[in-house]
Amino acid sequence: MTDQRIYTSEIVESHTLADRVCRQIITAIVKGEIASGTKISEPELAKEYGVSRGPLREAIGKLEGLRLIERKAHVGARVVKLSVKELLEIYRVREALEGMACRLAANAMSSDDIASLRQLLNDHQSGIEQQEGQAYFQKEGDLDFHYRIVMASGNAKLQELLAADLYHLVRMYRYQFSLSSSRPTMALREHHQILDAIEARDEELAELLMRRHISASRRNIESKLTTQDNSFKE
Amino acid sequence: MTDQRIYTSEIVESHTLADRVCRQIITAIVKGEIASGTKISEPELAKEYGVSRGPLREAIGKLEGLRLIERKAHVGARVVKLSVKELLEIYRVREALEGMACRLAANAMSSDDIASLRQLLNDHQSGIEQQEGQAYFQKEGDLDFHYRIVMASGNAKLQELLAADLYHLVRMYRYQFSLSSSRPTMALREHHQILDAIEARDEELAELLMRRHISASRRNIESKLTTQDNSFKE
DNA sequence: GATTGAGTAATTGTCGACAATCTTAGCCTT
DNA sequence: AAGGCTAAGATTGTCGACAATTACTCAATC
Repeated sequence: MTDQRIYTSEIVESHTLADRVCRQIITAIVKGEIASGTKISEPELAKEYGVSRGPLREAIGKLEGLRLIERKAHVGARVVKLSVKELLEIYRVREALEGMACRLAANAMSSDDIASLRQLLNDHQSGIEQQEGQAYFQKEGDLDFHYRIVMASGNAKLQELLAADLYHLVRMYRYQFSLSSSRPTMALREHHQILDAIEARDEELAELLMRRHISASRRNIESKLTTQDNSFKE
Repeated sequence: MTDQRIYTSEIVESHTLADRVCRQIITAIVKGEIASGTKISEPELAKEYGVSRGPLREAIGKLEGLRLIERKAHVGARVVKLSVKELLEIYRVREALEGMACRLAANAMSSDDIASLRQLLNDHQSGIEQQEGQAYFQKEGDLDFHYRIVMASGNAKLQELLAADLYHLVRMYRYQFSLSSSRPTMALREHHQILDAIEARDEELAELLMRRHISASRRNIESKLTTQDNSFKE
């Protein structure tokens, strides 16, 4: 129970203890070092991270806001239980939000932005061809593209909701379900098509393609997870 | 500065002080009793609500998660500054999310749900005709319909993002900008059309109509606020 | 043997005090 | 007179201890 966590080198400058602990707990949860569904003991975690219960409780509060932790009054907090159902719900939300982000990006992105993003896709391409960077693509590379699109939308609310809230959960599911876009070549082609539409300033098509792209991922996950592995179902 | 706030009768059962204070502050901010942009003094607010700084800080943390308050380390917290730009961004997000919610609702709603919602619209209708309920419609009545759709989607993530996060901000803007759907008759007709599409189980049309409906509101706000009143611009 | 009840232990919620940081006012220097 | 440095004040961040609520144990009774 009180095993040593691997504190990943996250020496991010955070001028407050609560904030530092918050980041540490996030990565611990995302990577599964704190198992999904685990009950969180305040004194224990406080001792482990070397802080008092005050900052720790603030961190837990933030995590609750990010939907990584659920809390009941006078009972305690526990890490959210992953479920296929929730993952599919997240993909519905992503379809809606990132579709809109893509539409806005088609208007907002500069030629330089587009060229830079095209370069990123080419890097992914060579990574896949060499088979060595495949792990990279599977893990964070795919999210990189989506992240860039969201940021390029220029809509701060979209950026908040997606990058600051949802992507933590997405990364968590990827780690713990060992989810990898099992169709990297196909996904990369779709990324190129989306970028083509953006380059053509066709916002209608850009949104449509992004929605199809995410929808395809969702169906892929659905057919994969609902049949083979029932341990997380519902 | 230390004026008495009007504590609206929100004697909601909340088994913890932090939670109660959080709700109180939310309504105070939404209604403008704590002005937008005000710096928040912890000792002062703590004394005002009759709690210690501990629970108050937790409440502030939650409010920060809801994007109603912004915080800087060692400097303090202040209520978010309203801006037309942010309001328009929120409407883009609503267009995406509620469009999706509407699509899902078209599949998920039962006949009883639809009938009940139709009844709500009819109530709004008579409210408008009598001119007396117009204030009701303008304030919360419109949100009622949207809220019901979101809840009917059956997607918990959508419900969280919209009902628990965004709607606080929407209500805040409505109060403080005195925003009222200045086209209640038109809006109500659109609500009926949306419900028609849901009743016909036409998810494609349902999403399209909801997006148009929200998009129309956005353009309406845009043309209204960007010309007359520059006090909130950017 | 199962169930209910009280008592105890453990955990969470709350509080007041102390430490660290930022802000501001005043003085000195240029 | 303007700018920067210093010190005092105020505010936020952190801590340890106490209070309140919940969960568990064990015994007594049906």
